[in-house]
Amino acid sequence: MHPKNLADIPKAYSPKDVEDKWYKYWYDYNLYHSDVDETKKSYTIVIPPPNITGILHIGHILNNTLQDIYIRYKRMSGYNACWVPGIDHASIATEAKVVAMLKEKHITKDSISREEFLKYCYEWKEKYGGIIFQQLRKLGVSCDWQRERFTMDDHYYKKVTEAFVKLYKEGYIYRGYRMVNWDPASKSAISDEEVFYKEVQGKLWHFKYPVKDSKEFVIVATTRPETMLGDTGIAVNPDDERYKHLIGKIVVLPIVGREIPLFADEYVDKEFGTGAVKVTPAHDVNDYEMGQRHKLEMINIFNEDATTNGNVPKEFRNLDRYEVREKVITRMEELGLLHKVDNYTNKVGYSQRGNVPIEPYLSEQWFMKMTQLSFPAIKAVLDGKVKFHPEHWTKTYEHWMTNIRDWCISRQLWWGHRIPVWYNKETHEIYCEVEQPDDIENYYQDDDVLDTWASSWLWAQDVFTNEHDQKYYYPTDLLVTAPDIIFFWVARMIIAGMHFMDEIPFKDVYFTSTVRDTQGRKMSKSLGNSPDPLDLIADYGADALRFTMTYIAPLGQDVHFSNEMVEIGRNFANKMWNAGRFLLMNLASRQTSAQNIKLDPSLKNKHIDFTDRWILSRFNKTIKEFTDALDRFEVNAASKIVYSYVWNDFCDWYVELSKQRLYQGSEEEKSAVLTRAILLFEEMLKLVHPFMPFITEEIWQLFDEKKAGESISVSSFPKFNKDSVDENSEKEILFVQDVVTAIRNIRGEMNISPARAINVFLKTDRVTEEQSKYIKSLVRIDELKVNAHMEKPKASASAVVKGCDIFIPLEGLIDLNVERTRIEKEIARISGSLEGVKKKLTNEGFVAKAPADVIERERMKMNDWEKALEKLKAILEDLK
RNA sequence: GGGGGCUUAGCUCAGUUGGUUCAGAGCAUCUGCCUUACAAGCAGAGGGUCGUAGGUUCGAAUCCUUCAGCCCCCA
Repeated sequence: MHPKNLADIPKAYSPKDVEDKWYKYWYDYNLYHSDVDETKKSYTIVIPPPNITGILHIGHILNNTLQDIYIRYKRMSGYNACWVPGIDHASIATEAKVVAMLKEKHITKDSISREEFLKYCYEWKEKYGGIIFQQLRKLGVSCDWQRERFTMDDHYYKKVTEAFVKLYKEGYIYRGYRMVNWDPASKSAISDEEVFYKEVQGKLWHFKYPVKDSKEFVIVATTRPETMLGDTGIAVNPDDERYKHLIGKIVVLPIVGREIPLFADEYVDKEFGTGAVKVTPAHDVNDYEMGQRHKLEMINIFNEDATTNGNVPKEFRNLDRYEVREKVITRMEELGLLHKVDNYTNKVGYSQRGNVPIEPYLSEQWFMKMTQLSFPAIKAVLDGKVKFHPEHWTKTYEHWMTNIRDWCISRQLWWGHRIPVWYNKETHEIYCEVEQPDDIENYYQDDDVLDTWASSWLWAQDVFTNEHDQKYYYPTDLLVTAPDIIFFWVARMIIAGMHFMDEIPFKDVYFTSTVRDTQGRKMSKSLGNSPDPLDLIADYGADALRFTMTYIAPLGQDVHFSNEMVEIGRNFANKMWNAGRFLLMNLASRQTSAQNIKLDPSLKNKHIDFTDRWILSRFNKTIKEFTDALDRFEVNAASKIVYSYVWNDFCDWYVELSKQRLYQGSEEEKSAVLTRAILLFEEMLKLVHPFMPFITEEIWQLFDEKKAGESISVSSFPKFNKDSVDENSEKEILFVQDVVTAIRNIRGEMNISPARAINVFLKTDRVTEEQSKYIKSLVRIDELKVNAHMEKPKASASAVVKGCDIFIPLEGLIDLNVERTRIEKEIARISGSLEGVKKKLTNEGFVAKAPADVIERERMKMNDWEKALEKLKAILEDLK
């Protein structure tokens, strides 16, 4: 591990060489395994199990990075941290993939047995599940790999079955012939939540239906002409004057010849179309309800694959629903019954899985009554036992839960948890138990499997396979998930937790940002705008990707991602790398004279000055701000806090300040300064570790030979120490920074080469010997004169900071015009600010009502600026 | 139609309870630098009447209302 020559560390950080090495190390030493330990508090996360249908996308990267940040943070903070990894069988989605895969081999699902088909599914699961876990490892996640779970593991499968049986016996589950969302591609029902609506440019066809024993026609408008073959009624609004005389009449359905009633129903919108609606109770949700109200015949005209069945006239049978549409239109036109065709944009329900238009379809399904079950789950969230972050999702949750509808949980598929129901061959009586009936020969099992979510809703409780574990780890602490599955999964998991465990499943839910492309579009395969995380990791490193995601993804806001953004993280990693390199190179050079100086703890507290007190103070405040932000689930804020500390405080200022003593100090001072800097740097690495586990481990290991199995990831997290906060030193540094910046500004504006040393006069009684030492080293000063009483040298550039006038005599080098412009600009700036303050202070209301400390601050500002202005004006006068 | 969110620098976005030089960061731009950790870098600079119109207040990017534009969820 330890490089022979510390000075040989490469200039640019190369994650490739580092990441795989450390993941293997962590894995081999099994550092992230958790066992029940009653002496420690647990901190538990269950992974939202990725579907085995594919590989991880950028959203997974964000999601899993966040989980890893919390689990690493809590682990280092002394918790018994346990992160359970796993994958979801994703019933319908996987089955579709396997069917497609088989199709390429010219095998159809119908031609093989259920058992054979499941064998292919398990092969699929092995392959893609493996890929997913491999990807997670690349990302650096600290899961407990001994607890790897799958939603169809034996134990889990049994739990899902038990839950069904329990709910059935309690009367929450029932079987019914209902209208469901039918996915003709997978030939299965899907739940309401699995339907998404797409705007489709369609047409609105107007058909003329003849009224029986009359010359009149009723004109109906429809977006789905093919369904007319199943029409069993015509509805109009009862208040519609145009149709009042027709209510109760009989209409003859064209093509079919069926006689159907014309009736009145409040549901009909007079304004839409012609105000008369054809009613197809078997193929439209609203029509279904009207059909129920008016006891209409329900004629199902489709097969499971949405081809027409025997309930339509012969020549229209066995055709795809879109072929039938054309045929119906043509025929209506031939019959002279096509009144007109309008263009029409409507929303069509699509199956989220098959991405085909769903068909409202009557079928026998299993449903779960949800209203009763939802009550304790609503209460748990409204009472704050389960907290959502950001909080506003609570409203969405409450709204959905209070309007919850029965859940269709059966799927006409093979891949999944088979419904534990057997029917008696003779009596058709239902037998619902975990185990099959003893006289199985008299029974046949229900063919269907359960909706995936009716298995994954037990995830938080049943990834723990024995009661001992479950008792210790459950309820879990944090769930990190995407808001689009708040109903599918989060809500149902809370329901399941409350019902089966009588306890919430998790205390906090973190809803992640939705990752979009730079144009604000969702990442999707069809758009091809979804980058492969492994490519990004290969190009920039996992740490860089992780850090970037947290840096750009604020809580509750969508994030616009592009590959180039990962440079933020890469550059940050490189910055830390080089700061470490700087310290290591100094360590190497020190070690020739003093071996293992870092290990000499007595040096740690020697030669301390205000710069040390300052950085220690800043570091401690950073710890506090950082952990506070994480505790409030403001990960994005935490990443910015740590970024700013590392880059601005530590690298830009502390390292630069330390060079003075590292290069000019006594031998002992050099060693002391370096020792302290290294120790502080190591603490800083720990702070960053949850965000960037690899690079922090790599550098941490470089500083000293570590024992086998030692790791920064199991070291203890820095703790805020309020005694280290030192406002005085912070003020001193701020002053030094102001002076230094003012001098640099002059150098920059005057185009003075950085190579050229200059003389600087400081008219002040504030600058101490110690401070001037640092000022000198930070701006390349030849001679620095400090005196409270001095005249401004001729032909010098000037700046005024609070308590210190700066003069840089540069005879022949400065351009008086440039200097005048500089000063004038400064005067204008301060005058503006001063005016604002004066306005405030002359406002009677302000002086009367504002708090005393606020007024005091304003007064001080006024004084400072007045003084500065006076000086600047004098300086300007002098330049004329 | 109901609910939620967003609008701040050229771009992507921070800004916790109204008040500390609060108008910020990164990227991009301009200037100067290969200064013995880092050009994936350093130093400096320019750039915004915080979507609109009102209101509350001594004081508003921040709270309330109006309008406009964009996004998401539900029906």
